[in-house]
Amino acid sequence: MGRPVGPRGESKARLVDAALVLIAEHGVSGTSLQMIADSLGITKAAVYHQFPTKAEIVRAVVSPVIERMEAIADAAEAAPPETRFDVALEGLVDMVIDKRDSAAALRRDPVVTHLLEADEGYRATTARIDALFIGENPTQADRVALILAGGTLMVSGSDPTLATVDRETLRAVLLSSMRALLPRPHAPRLA
Amino acid sequence: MGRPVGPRGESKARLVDAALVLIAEHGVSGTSLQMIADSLGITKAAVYHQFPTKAEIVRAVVSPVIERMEAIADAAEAAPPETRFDVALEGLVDMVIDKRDSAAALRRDPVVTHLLEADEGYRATTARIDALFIGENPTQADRVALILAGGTLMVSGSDPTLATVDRETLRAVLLSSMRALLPRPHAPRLA
DNA sequence: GTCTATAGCCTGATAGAC
DNA sequence: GTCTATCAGGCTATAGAC
Repeated sequence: MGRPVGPRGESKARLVDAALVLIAEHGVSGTSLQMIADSLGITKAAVYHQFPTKAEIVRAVVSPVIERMEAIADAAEAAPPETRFDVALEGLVDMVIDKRDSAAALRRDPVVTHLLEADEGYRATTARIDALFIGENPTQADRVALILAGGTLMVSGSDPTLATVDRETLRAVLLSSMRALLPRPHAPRLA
Repeated sequence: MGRPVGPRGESKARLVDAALVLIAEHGVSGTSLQMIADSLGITKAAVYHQFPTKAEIVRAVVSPVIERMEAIADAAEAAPPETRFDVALEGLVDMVIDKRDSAAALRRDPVVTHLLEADEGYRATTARIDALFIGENPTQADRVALILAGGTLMVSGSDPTLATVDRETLRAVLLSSMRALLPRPHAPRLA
């Protein structure tokens, strides 16, 4: 697909970036098209030239996260069984660290939450990833542990305090924290 | 016949309850006065009779959480030094379990976040509680651990999956999870 | 691609009757 | 305490000029 490079191809991406920053700070409902237009120095109508509706903008902001999670699930399921847990874990941690204010800020927005709940593909992907961590037939305690571990992932992306923490430190602390919280369906590997 | 149906202030409390449910689901920006009025079967004007502005409604919804956190800080600081960590920890866990969809759903809302950041009393309270966990001069690793532990608290209140988990199980898992994540500034009385 | 102009709805908020 | 009626302004979205 020979996509044109230059100002024309970039405007859509720039718009998505600007929308992400605003949504991360004010939430989807608290972000108007006027705010997005102002932050780019254009008008609302110019925004509508790029995206037909506000919902489409939100989708464009969210979809990279969905795709990355699919890639994580694919990679982990393709790995040898005894390494799947770690592949999935490290994949998620790296995703959160790469995205920082994007992934987590989105997940805690009610509008995005409802959008993701309605997305069958996303629900399937999270189910695959969940299974990689706690298996196909988890106990209630397993599910609680998984949710709590997910909470550490989420704040690590959304808390501004962590923005100054260097990558390696954050990655190491996140990995060990999640390992401490999650049960290990596959035989534990002692360090 | 023209008699008031309940104690004074009851309708105000009912309004706050209704607002909380809606805000927990749609966020502050996604919740209009019309939605609140409809859920109570009254009109917008009746809502305005109880509260002068929407911001005041949000404040009324948030303030019980602020007050409870102050009470936790008070109780922990009044306790013997070697038990302060546990008093604060159990206080927070009990608060989250009691409130469930309220405390956490609020904390992740951008509007509430900005409101709390502007509230000097709240900032002081959280600083007191933070100090109870990681001391007055925490390292960077301490601060990261504290934030991750806070994340487990937050999801445990906001995730609907956990609504069906019984109190005791959730409390036990939360306590052990947070103890696993947090460093203990006061040396445990082992040796 | 960007603009101006505008439509139609919904918002927070106000005034006054009962 | 609740109502009807109303306001100015912001919202998403559309139409058409350049």
